[in-house]
Amino acid sequence: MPELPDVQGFRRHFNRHAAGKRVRGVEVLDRALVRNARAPQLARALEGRELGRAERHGKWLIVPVRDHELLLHFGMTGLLAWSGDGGERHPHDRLELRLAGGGALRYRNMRRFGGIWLAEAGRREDATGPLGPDAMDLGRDDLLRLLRGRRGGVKAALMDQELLAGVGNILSDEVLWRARIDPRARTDRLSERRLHELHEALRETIRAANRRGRIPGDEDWLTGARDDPDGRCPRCGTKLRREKVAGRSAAWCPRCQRR
DNA sequence: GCATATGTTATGAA
DNA sequence: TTTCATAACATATG
Repeated sequence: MPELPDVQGFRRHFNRHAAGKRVRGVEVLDRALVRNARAPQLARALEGRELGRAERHGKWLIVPVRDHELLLHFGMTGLLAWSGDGGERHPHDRLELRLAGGGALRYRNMRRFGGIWLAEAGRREDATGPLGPDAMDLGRDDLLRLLRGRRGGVKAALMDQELLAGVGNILSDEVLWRARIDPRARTDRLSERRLHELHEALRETIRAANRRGRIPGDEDWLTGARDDPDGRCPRCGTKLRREKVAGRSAAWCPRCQRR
């Protein structure tokens, strides 16, 4: 699930329920998912401290806690779950923060990709690695500058987190569908006008998805059709084409989308 | 048993 | 140097 809009939803969820509250207890339920600290160290950094407001960069959720940051990456199956009364855990809960006032915030992750990092202030990159600017507030000229001179496929470029952060497989397909660009298109073969359309599609898709806290599976979104093996283009009804592109399962409309 | 799945990373080759 | 394909990671589902 988690790409930029999903993490944006987790951020809202966090800020609504957990931001500003004091940590009463830290339960490491799967120590392998706390990637760069031991449980006691994590507890020492968090317990008794107040959680700041969460930020997001790309697919990362960043929670400031005094002189540290808690960094969460959700892999393919991660999410945040808030329980107001601290009841009933889920088997895939990997970390639980019990908060003053009685609730519990849980990091849940079935497949165990991703994880949790503890960073000292200013050392975020040690955990996240280099990240490009967030895809959400990328201006048109920023995007053009980033893409200029790239000879590889445009889908690969959109998903490259070092280039721009936050776009994954589903979102890249959605954006390319909206911009009417074939995911196999080489970036340097796209005209400036089409790159402008790509920027517009990126902006609008993220804006609309963020409002929902996910990439919607609505009928007028590609994502609404791509799970159906007989899925059709919501614009023109042509049967979607599916193939591996940039190493990922891609779906696109062979009629609307051109190289 | 096989294939597939929203992510990242390492590796070797083109 | 850049880009690409592939495998690996771990787990569930069809």
